[in-house]
Amino acid sequence: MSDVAHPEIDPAILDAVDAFTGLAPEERAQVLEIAHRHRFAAEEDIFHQGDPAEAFFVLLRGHVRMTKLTPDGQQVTIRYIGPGETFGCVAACGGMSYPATATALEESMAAGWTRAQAQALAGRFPAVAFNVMRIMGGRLEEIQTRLSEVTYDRVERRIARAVTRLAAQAGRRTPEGVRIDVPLSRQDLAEYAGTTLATVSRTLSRWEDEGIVTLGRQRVVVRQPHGLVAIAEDLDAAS
Amino acid sequence: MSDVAHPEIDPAILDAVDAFTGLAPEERAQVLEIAHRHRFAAEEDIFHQGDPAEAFFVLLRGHVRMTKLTPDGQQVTIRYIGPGETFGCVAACGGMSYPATATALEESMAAGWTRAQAQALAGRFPAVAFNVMRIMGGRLEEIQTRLSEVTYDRVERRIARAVTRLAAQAGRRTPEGVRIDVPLSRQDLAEYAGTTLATVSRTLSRWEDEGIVTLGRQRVVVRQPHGLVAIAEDLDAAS
DNA sequence: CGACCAGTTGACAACCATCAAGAGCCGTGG
DNA sequence: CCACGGCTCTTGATGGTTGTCAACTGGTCG
Repeated sequence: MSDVAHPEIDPAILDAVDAFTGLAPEERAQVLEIAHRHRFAAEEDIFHQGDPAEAFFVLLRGHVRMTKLTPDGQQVTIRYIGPGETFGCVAACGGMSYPATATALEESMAAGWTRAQAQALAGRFPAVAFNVMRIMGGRLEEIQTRLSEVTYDRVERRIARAVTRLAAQAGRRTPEGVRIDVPLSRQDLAEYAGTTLATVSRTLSRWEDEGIVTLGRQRVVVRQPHGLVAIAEDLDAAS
Repeated sequence: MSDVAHPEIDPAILDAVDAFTGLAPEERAQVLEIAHRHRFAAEEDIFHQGDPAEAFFVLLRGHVRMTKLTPDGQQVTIRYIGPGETFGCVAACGGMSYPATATALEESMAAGWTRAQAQALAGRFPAVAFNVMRIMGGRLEEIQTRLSEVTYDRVERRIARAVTRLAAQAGRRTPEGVRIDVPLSRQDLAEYAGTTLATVSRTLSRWEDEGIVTLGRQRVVVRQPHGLVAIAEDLDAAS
């Protein structure tokens, strides 16, 4: 990964970053000043699970996937990250090492702060510390929700939720529907929904027959978002 | 729940609490001074999922269970909490409302701080803020691990892990083995392992035949911890 | 002694992972 | 420009795991 020492980052991007809300503009400028800009190629790993946590990042452009490898070699996707979102903050502020691997899905850019910088920021600006706690709280809630989903929901519903989330996060409106704007294989979807490639393929094919989605190689276009929501929320039981 | 305004809490208990490590003894005394002591009856709910987050607690005695109710009425147990552990801190420091329900499993005591006190403490003692972040990071990692377990592991292994965790957290050594010292029905275990009452019962019965555990009404005694670990870690494949 | 609750066990079906074969798309190199 | 290899995806067949339904047992408490 390349590291540009003194980049010109558009301050407007950071305005919307949840980690820095509550800071005065000039404070935010100080934060910006010490940021390192990073560029990542598609498929490049930003950090690996188990590496000592050296930095936290705010994604400026592109998309990143966080995955965790189980002891017996299964890969689980924890979450997908879009522009403006923070990642690595849990490890850099709290733990000693990254709990998961971050991979750039496409050419991406991020602003980064070292662990020492992060801790200095949190000490100097209490608002930042609280923001980080709020972010971590949100992550926790998100994962807890997924835990109950995986525990009790059928596969079709999990896939529906996964696609819905991805469409909301990385979707782009097109005349045909919401297109997920990130290269995403069936295998990737399976790792996100907690199932297998074959099952994802079968399910998507059925949805395509029903007109809910349009499929392509590493591509999904959602034509009827409400159809997906109906599956995810079990509204079809009422029909 | 009862609230004793000026309790005498043994400072030694708080010394081991992860939320307050790094504080000088006199600082810890200050923290203690403003704590409220609470007593909860068995089966009493300490707070409910969705309630505005008003306080965080350190459990002094007893055991507490955190559960989450899914939209369609399924209950999932997030974690069990033993003496010295912090709970409610995620919501009180970060979010607006409790993400789960806390229930005392037996008569329990806890030290509590209000949301305002907690935020004041975190602002005044940066170490506390970092401790909370580290705790939250640990929780996140724990839940992420459980997510991958639930996604890819067979039920038997999940139950083995659940029992192992409970034995480590709430177990008491007896001549016959490690006895889980909390009333725990098969249904409770099922909600923790992400399965059903019937399956838990079947699995435990088989283990009893194999001499790994001894069963009773709302009671499990682990006779061969290594047997459970073998199941949980798939060592039996090598036998 | 009866009601009730926790637990056990059986029968059954469905969901879905697994294995496997084949089809379609894409880039590459001749 | 076409043929080839590789990758992604589709689809079929099959069996195991486990949830569901249900009947029954035994302990506990009033």
